[in-house]
Amino acid sequence: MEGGSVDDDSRMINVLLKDETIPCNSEVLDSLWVPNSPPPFHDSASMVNFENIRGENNTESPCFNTKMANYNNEFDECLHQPEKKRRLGEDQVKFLEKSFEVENKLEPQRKLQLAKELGLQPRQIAIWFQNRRARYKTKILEKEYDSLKASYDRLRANYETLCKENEEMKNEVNFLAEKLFTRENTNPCDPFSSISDSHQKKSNFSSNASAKSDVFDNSGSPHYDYTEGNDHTALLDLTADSSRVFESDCSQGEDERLFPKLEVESFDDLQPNSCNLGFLVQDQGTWLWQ
DNA sequence: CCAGTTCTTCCCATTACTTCA
DNA sequence: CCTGAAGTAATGGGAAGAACT
Repeated sequence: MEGGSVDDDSRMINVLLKDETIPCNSEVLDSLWVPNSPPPFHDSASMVNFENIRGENNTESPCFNTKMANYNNEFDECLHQPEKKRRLGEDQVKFLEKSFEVENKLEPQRKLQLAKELGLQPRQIAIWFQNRRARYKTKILEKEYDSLKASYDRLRANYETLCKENEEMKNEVNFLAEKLFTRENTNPCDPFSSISDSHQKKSNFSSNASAKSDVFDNSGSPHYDYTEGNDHTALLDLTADSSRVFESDCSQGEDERLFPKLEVESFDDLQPNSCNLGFLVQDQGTWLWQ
């Protein structure tokens, strides 16, 4: 426990001070200092900032005598009052910060030296470094959190984009499957009536009649309203059935008359892109819904 | 050499106090 | 002047490792 180390710190500093001649009765002041006891002096900058009041230069300062008088008046009171915390002085903190930048761990020798230079107790130096390490760690954690959050946000945006893309791919598969369905139910001898028949027949197949009627517009080119909802369950049935389109009674020649080069344009020429990912539509039908 | 004890330092959670808006 | 929030010095407990017996 650190309570023990406080005693040791005091012991150590006393040992050190015995070996060195420090003016102004610093030994007495230090030996008077007992942990948890009221500090002998209160300074606006520091709770036990002996350096500020006992330094050789300070004794020469005009304020010193006044200060000392006040301190003497308060001394007895202090001995009987609970300890009051004092913030470290600006210069002390600056000095400690510099020292912390060099090395954030504190060897005993360095602790004593800092304590001596700043006129603080070694215990205070140790505590300051401990708290400083804690603050540093908190800052690092905050930075890491911000970084992780930014990373998460990017991933999430990416994920949403992919979801959108996926939805578009589903719609495309829907569209192509429907085209197959249409072909399956087309009468090769009367292509135009067949198309309208197929529209009626498949009214139970998909969800949106308007979308179906739009498969072939006036220009005869297929198009599909991607914004409309689609019945994926029906699509599953459709994709299963769609394989039969190639077993149709219709001859190949008739097919070509109706949908010239349809297979080439619709399947074989599908280039790998963000929507089909390079897979054949047949394959997509199996993996897309898994 | 090993086991037990003591010492020292660290981290962590918390408290106590100061400062400031 | 009072008050709450934020910042920080200080405390206490536990863990780990080194030194000692």
